[in-house]
Amino acid sequence: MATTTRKDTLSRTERKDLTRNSLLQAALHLMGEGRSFTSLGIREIAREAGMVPNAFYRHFRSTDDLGLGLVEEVGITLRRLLREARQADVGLDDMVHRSVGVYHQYVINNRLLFLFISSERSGGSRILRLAIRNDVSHFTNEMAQDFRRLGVYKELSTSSLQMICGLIVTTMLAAAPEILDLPPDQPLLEDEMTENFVQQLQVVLLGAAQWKEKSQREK
Amino acid sequence: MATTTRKDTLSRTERKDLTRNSLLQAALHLMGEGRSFTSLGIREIAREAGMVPNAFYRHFRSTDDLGLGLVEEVGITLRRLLREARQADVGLDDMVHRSVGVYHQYVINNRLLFLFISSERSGGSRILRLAIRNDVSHFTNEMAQDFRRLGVYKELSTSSLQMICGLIVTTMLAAAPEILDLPPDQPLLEDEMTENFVQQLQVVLLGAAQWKEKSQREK
DNA sequence: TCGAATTGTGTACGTTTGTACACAAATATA
DNA sequence: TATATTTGTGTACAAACGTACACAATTCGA
Repeated sequence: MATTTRKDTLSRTERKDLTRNSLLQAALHLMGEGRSFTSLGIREIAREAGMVPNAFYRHFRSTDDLGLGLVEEVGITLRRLLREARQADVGLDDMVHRSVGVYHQYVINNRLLFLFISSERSGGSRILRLAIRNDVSHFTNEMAQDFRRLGVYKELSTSSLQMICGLIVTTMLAAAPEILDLPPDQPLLEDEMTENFVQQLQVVLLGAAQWKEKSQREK
Repeated sequence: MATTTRKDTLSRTERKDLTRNSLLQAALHLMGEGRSFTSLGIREIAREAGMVPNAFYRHFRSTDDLGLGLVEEVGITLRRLLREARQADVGLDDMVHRSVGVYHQYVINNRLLFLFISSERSGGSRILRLAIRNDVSHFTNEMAQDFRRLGVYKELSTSSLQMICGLIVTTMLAAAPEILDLPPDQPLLEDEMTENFVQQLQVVLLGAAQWKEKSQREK
C-alpha cells in the first residue's frame, strides 16, 4: 500500500494513461485471437477494453493513431535494449550474439506487439507503414554507428556499411513472423528456426568481410 | 475479328473466367487506390467490377478465397519466369544477374499483384499467409535445386544450401515493398534502391562462398 | 473553495456490410 | 427441340460500424 498504485490516489493524467494503455492492450489482445489490426474497429477495441465506443476518442483520433502508439512503444523499448546489448565492451562476435539473444527474447516476450509490427510493416495503412519504416531505418543507422564505434569493418565506406546493416536488419525482421507463427508447443521447431536464422546472419557477416576486400581490389 | 474474343461467341466457362478475372482485377485496382486487401469487402469488390453484390459468390466463397486466386496467379507466372531465367546455360554471376532482372521487371510490371503479396505475406488472414509462405518455400527449393544442377556451392550440405537460398529469397522479397512504395516520378531513387538491393545479394553470395570454407574448417 | 476542464456514459442516426431468397436470361445437354 | 444448369439481377434484413451530441462525475487551477 506504500506504492502509489491505489486507484483512488492516482492523478488524472495517471488514470488517463492507464485506460489509454488498456486500449492498446485490448487491440493487441484482439490480434492475439487471430484478428488483424487493419480490420479492427473503434467499437471493437473499446468493447474489448470494457468501455463505451465513444471513450476511444478521448485517447486516439482513429485506429491508425492507436497503431502509432504501438509503434512508438516497441521502437522505444527495443532500441534501448539493443543499445544496451551493444554497449558492453566485447568483440564483434560476442556483440552479435548478445544482440540476437536480446532481440529473440524481446520478440518472444512481446509476441503480440511484434506480430503487429510484422503485419503492418508492409501492409494496411500507409501512415503506419511509414512510421515503422522510419523506426527501422533508425535501427539501421544506430547499428552502423556502433559498428564504426567498435572499429569493425573499418575499410567499408559509410554507404556500404549502411547497406550491410540494412541487410542485417532485414534478415532479423524477416525471421520474426515465421517464428511467431509456429504452434507454441513445438520448441524443437523454434530452436531449428532460430539456428537457421543465426546462420543466415553469420553468412551476411562473412559476406561483409569479403565485401571489404573486394572493394579494395577495385581500386 | 478472326480471334475468338468476340463477346457473343464465347462459351459459358470462358465468360465465367472473364468475369472472375474482372473480380480479381477489381480487387487489385482497389488496392492501387490505397485500400488494403484485408479491409476489402465483398460488396466493394463486386461494385468495382460493375456487378451486383451477390454475383461475387458465383466465383468465390469469400474474400480470402479470392486472395488465394491472386496468390496462385503470381506463383505460377513468377515461378515460370524465374525457371526460364535460370535455364540458360551461363555462369553463376550471369544467372543471378538475369534472375534479378526478371524479378525486378515482374515486380514493376505487376505492381499491384506484388503489393498484395507483400502486404499479405505477414499480415491479415492466416490462410493467405500460409499460402504465400508455401509458395515462397517452393521458390527456395527450386533455387537450391538449380544451384545444385549448376554445380555451384558443391561443398555445401543440402541444409546449408537451403538456408542460403532462404536468405536470398528473403532479401529479394524485402526489397519489393520499398521499391513499390516510392513515388513513381523518382527514377533516381528507384535506381539507387535497386543498386543497393543488388549489392546486398552480392554480399550474401560472398558470404555463402566463405561459409563453405568455414564448414570445411570445422571438420 | 469554486468555476472550468477533463474523462467516461448513454443514446441516437445514417451507412455499409454479409448474406439469404426468389427470379430472369442464357447456355449446355438429352 | 425440350429440359436442366448455370450466371447474374433485384430486393430485403439484421447486424455492425463511425461518429455526433448532451450529460454525469471527477479532478485541477485560481
